[in-house]
Amino acid sequence: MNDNLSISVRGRPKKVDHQNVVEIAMYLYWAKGIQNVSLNEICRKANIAKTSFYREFDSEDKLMELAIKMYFDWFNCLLAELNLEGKPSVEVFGMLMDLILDDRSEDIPPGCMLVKMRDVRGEKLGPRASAQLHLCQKQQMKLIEHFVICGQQHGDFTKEISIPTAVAYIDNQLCNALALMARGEPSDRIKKFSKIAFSPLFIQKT
Amino acid sequence: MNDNLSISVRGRPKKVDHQNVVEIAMYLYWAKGIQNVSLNEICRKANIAKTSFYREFDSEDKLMELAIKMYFDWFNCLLAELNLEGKPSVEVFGMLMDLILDDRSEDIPPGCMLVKMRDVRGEKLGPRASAQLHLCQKQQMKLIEHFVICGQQHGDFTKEISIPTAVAYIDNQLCNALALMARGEPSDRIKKFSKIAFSPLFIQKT
DNA sequence: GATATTATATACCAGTTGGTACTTATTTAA
DNA sequence: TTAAATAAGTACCAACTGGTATATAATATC
Repeated sequence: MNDNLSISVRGRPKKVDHQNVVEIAMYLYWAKGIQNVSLNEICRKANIAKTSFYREFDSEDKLMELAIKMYFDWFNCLLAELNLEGKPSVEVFGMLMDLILDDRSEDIPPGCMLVKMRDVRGEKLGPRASAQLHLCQKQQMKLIEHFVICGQQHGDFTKEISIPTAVAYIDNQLCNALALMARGEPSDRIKKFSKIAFSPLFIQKT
Repeated sequence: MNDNLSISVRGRPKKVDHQNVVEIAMYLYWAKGIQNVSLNEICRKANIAKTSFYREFDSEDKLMELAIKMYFDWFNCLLAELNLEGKPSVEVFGMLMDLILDDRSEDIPPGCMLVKMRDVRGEKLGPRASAQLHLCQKQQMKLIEHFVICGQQHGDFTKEISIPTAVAYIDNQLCNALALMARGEPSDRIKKFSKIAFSPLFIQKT
């Protein structure tokens, strides 16, 4: 992009750090919920003038889109590190739950940014952010579907529930767990719940 | 109270209809979420001046408290009509779910006002509204606990899960269903989910 | 040094919010 | 008729929102 690499640009050098602003926005959206974060606050925290913001980003909507993307990429990195492929269903979804619920060592907000956004949607999200969020959700469902199908082939995932229903159910229960997390519920309690909620899905080998 | 019954009060007669204002507020909070309703809007919709509002109610917090109370009373009336006492567990919680999910004939907003408020809490709710909400939740849990105990005595509710956990789990799943409802999910889909989620709780008599 | 180019900073826009003085209207009692 | 009491209505407050017009500062090229 238009990084600081290109030293020989004509005008006054930039102060705003594109990535840094998106990061700050993401963190604020994540921690406080998108409804409770104003553009002014972001500019204040990022120490840039609003005019500089509008020069760098087209609109608030655009910033939200980028923040969502950044969050999703981060989450997928964590996911990839788990190496879930080939593991039994109980373990796969258990590890997914753990990833979501375990205390994040660094100063990372509780809950999931995307889940928090789901209940906002039309009210504050613009068209670009809305589309990006939709895309992320779709990809997430695809991933869950993959593991459901794998589980069925392995024989440790029930076939009494149709795949679309099972996928949607799992997605919903994950969202539910994240919502509880964001509400401050202790994670061991949430794990108890999810253990009950997931129990009808697995076939335990005796 | 200070109703229009007492004709011989000195000053200019009231225009504001206390109950009507609370009703309007309740409806708006319910339909749009408490975050997205301003006092100005309520006054506009109720066709009263803001000064008149502050004469009648102490604060926005007070109004919210009353709105929550009105909603909870309404919900308990519906609940009482169901006559759940003595019915088998599957039926009790099934009817509860139906009450929550079935299309409300009149122009009643989808979802549950209280559930929508849970995720707001400290951000917009004042101390009185917050306390009232807490009270309602407590009563709701008590009711669920009652039916769990009844079910265990009847022998059609599992004893493998501790009562507090079962109660909290059911409460959470009901909330979850309501959240889905508010998000616009079709009710038959939600019922499918709740059927799966509740299945580990019941002992089916063969 | 002059000029074109780019970014920043100040100050503002109209709109919203919850909340409040102050004026005005309408009633009853003296 | 006048005074007291009560309510409504107007107009405002400061603080905030997303967004912008305009002036200014800092750089590269000529």
